[in-house]
Formats: sequence, structure tokens, C-alpha cells
Amino acid sequence: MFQLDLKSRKSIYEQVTDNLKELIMTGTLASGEKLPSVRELSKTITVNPNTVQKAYRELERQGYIYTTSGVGTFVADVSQITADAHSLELAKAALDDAFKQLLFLGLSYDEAREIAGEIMEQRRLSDD
Amino acid sequence: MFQLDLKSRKSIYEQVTDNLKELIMTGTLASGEKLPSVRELSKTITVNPNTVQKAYRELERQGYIYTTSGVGTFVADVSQITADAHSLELAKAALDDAFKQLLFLGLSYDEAREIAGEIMEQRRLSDD
Amino acid sequence: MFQLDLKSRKSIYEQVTDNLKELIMTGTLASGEKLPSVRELSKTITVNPNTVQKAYRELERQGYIYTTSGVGTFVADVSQITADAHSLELAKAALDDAFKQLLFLGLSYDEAREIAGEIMEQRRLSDD
Amino acid sequence: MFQLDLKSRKSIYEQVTDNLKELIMTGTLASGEKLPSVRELSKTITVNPNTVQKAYRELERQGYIYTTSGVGTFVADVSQITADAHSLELAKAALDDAFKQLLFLGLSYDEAREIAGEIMEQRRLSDD
DNA sequence: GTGGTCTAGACCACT
DNA sequence: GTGGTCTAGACCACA
Repeated sequence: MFQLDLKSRKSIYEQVTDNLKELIMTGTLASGEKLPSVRELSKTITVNPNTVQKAYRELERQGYIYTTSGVGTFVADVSQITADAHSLELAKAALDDAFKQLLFLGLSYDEAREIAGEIMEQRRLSDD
Repeated sequence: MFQLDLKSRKSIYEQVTDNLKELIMTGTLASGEKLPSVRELSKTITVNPNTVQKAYRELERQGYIYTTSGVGTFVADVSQITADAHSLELAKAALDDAFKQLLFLGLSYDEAREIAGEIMEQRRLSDD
Repeated sequence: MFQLDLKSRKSIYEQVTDNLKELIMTGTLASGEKLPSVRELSKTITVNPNTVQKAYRELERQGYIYTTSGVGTFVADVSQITADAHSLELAKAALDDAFKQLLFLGLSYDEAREIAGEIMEQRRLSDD
Repeated sequence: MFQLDLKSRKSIYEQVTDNLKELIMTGTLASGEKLPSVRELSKTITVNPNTVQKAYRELERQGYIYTTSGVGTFVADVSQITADAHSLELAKAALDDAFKQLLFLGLSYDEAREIAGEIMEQRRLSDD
């Protein structure tokens, strides 16, 4: 389930965040479902509890989960999630950047476009 | 020319690297052309010389520029640049990540795909 | 362990890099083992932390070590290391150069060849 | 004749020195023969005169050439050149270093040894 | 003038 | 605690 790469330049909490976000958005973690506790998850994936904590906080801030104090953390109703302008701009910039990376690697525009197409195609089934 | 954002998550030297890479790959800086000296550029963009140097070094390592000791730094023959497997994987992962960001923002697959298409289309003209 | 020569033409960070590379490739530092922290090593060998960092960064780029953010630096799986064409050419050129030096010192071809043989023989035991 | 690589990390004066040394040691420039003047050579190979000057000084210091003031620079009797202990140690260290580079690139000992053998074999004909 | 290295000291994000 | 970045200022070799 969880794909953590300690050798990656991405910080661990970010990887945890992304993993959970993916599980939520693909419905593997259903709306209203209870998430494992911080301590539990940190044991499962052998990561510092503070790191998991930070991931949970981040997801809550972004509206993907919510916490009922003393009870636990639960998956929010993701159908309500809507792109705020700021996050959208960030995501667009990230995509532009990534595409630029492909181009600047020496690929032709068409090659880069095809590779991008393949990558996005693989996301078609797993989402939405 | 140079777009530096001190608040960005991207480090300064990385932004300098990317800016120069873009200028080189779009031909604004022609092959063989002399780059501004480290000190000169550092003054122009009001950044520490060490930071500029780090960017230059990175670009040299990646084959975009070369240095003649005591003379200066020059744009390499970018037509020879070829994507090594490792960098290609990184770029692909970055693109996948960025596309995921779009999807997880609540956009439908088709919406995300269209936005991505527009972004990439804008890169068609500026590059080869 | 560490042989640093401040008078050498080789820069310090390069000497640190080479020293560590040798320790890694000979197995003295085992795969997965934690390297001393940048600050720690810098104290041990009385060198500025930035210098050590530069060495670590270089080793990471070359695949000998990897970093887990906030945790530390570790020895990578060196059995996976494979010579890229560019580095191989550089190494070959360096060897050709060194052998030329011997010849140009006035030694006969056979003398130079014998000396070279002895030097390389001494590397047989310490490496795989 | 002259192989200069401005993109190389080797300084230019060093490359000039090595080139001349090779021409001398292979007999292409015979003992007693007059070398081109500094200004002349600097024009021929389009290099700063100071750089050529430095190369000549270095060669003179090492005994490969001698200058008769006002007359010109001449090739010395290289059969008399004999390896001083210090230079020999330096050359040996360089060779050891280069061979280590090969090994640390992931090559097996035997592979490295074979590559080294090929490189040195190519020097057999051109020298001595 | 050029790039390259080193030190000292500071700040940051992450675990 | 960890690594990563940045600044300031200095020194060096090379052209």
C-alpha cells in the first residue's frame, strides 16, 4: 500500500501525505472511515510518530480528513473538495516545471508530449 | 529575464539553474556564447557569488555549459545533450506527481487532462 | 583512517570524497551503515562543515551514499554501482596521463610497465 | 599535433606542457632543435602568450628544454633525463589514483586491470 | 579579469 | 539531532 522511499529527496511526511491522499481520492479509504492512530500508523510504516502527525495535520488543513478529539481521525467527504485558486496555480506550475524538465533533457517536443501522455493515461483508471 | 522568488520552496541556486537552462534550451543564449561571470551575475541578481557558482557548477555537470579556466563560462553544444536514464525517471516521476496533484485537488480526470494539455501546448512554441 | 594533505593540489573536499569512497568500496563502511554526521566528521577532521557537506553531496550524486532527510546519511548498495561512459572515459584518460608521466620521466617502456604492474598488484587484495 | 581541450578541467598551460613533453620524448622534436618563440606558438595554437610562457618555464625547470637568452629556446638532450625520486613518487601516486578510480567505478579488479593493460599497450609503440 | 575553494556563522525544514 | 542553503569575506591558480 504505502510506498516510502527513504532515499528520495522528498521529505517523508510529504510522502506519507501523498500516499494517504491517493488512498482517499481513489476510494480505498472510504468517506467517514476511521484512519489508524498516529502511533499505530507510525509503527506499521516504521516512521517517526512526529512525521505521521505532521502528515495528518497537513491532510486536515487541506480538508481531506478531520479529527474528533479523543475519538480519532476520519476520512472527510472528498466529493466536496474543490480546488482553491492558489493550490491550482501551484499544481499547474509544478506540471509546467515537470514538462520543462522533460524538454530540457534533450527530448523533442513530440517525444516529451508522448511520454507525458503515457504517464497521464496510467492515471485514468486508478482515479475518478 | 530572471525570475527569482525568494519565498519559493525552490532554493535560489536551483531557480538560477532553471532560469539559465531555459535561456539555453530556447536558444536565447546561443551555443558557444559567454555567460556572465559569476561575480557579474551575482551582482545583477543580487545574490551571493557562491550561490551563482553552485548553479554554474550544476549546469556544467549536466553538460549545459563548460568552463575554460581563467577565461570564463560558455554555453555548450546543447544539441548533444541526451537524456540519461536516471534523470528521465526523475522527470517522469515529477510529472506524474504534478498530475496527481491536479487530480487530488478535486478535478475530474478529463478536466485535469485538459489543463495539462493547455500547459504543455504553451511550451510548444518556445521550444524546438 | 583519513589522510588529508592540506598542501596537496587536490582540494580538501575531493580528498574527503576519495577517502570515503575507498572506505565504502573496500567494505570498511558497510552497505546501509550510517556515516558520521556532517558536523561530527567536520569536527573529527577539523574541516569546515560546508567542506564535508560538499563531499557528501558529491558522493550522493555518484550513488555511493544516500540521505534520509533529518535522519542522516547512509552507505548505499555499492554492488549496484555501474560505470557510466563519461566517468569511465575520464578515468581512462587519467590512467593514460599517469602512465605518460612515468614514461616522460625518462623510464623505459618496460620499466614503466613494471612499476605500474606493482602498483596495481597492491590494489588486488584490498578490493573485490 | 596539438591537442587542446578548452573544456577540460586541466589548465591550458598544463596541456601545452604535456603536449610539448610528448613531442620531445617521442623524438618528434629532436634534441637541439629550436622551439617556436612564445609569441609564435601562442598565435599558432591561439592561446594567451602568458600561458605558453608558463609552459616553457615549466619545461625548462624540468630539464626538457633550455633557453639561450636572445637566441631562442631549444630541446635539451632528453637521453640524460632521469627520474628524480620526488617526481617518481608523484607519478606513481597519480597512477595509483587513476587505477583506484577505475576500481571504484564498479569494475572488477580483472576488468580494471585489462583496461589498464590496453591503455598502456597503446603507449608501447609511440614511445621509447 | 576568470572560476574554485575554504572558513565562519547563520537560518531553515525535517525527524 | 539531521542535512541543506545562504551570506560574507578571504585566498588561490590561471589567463
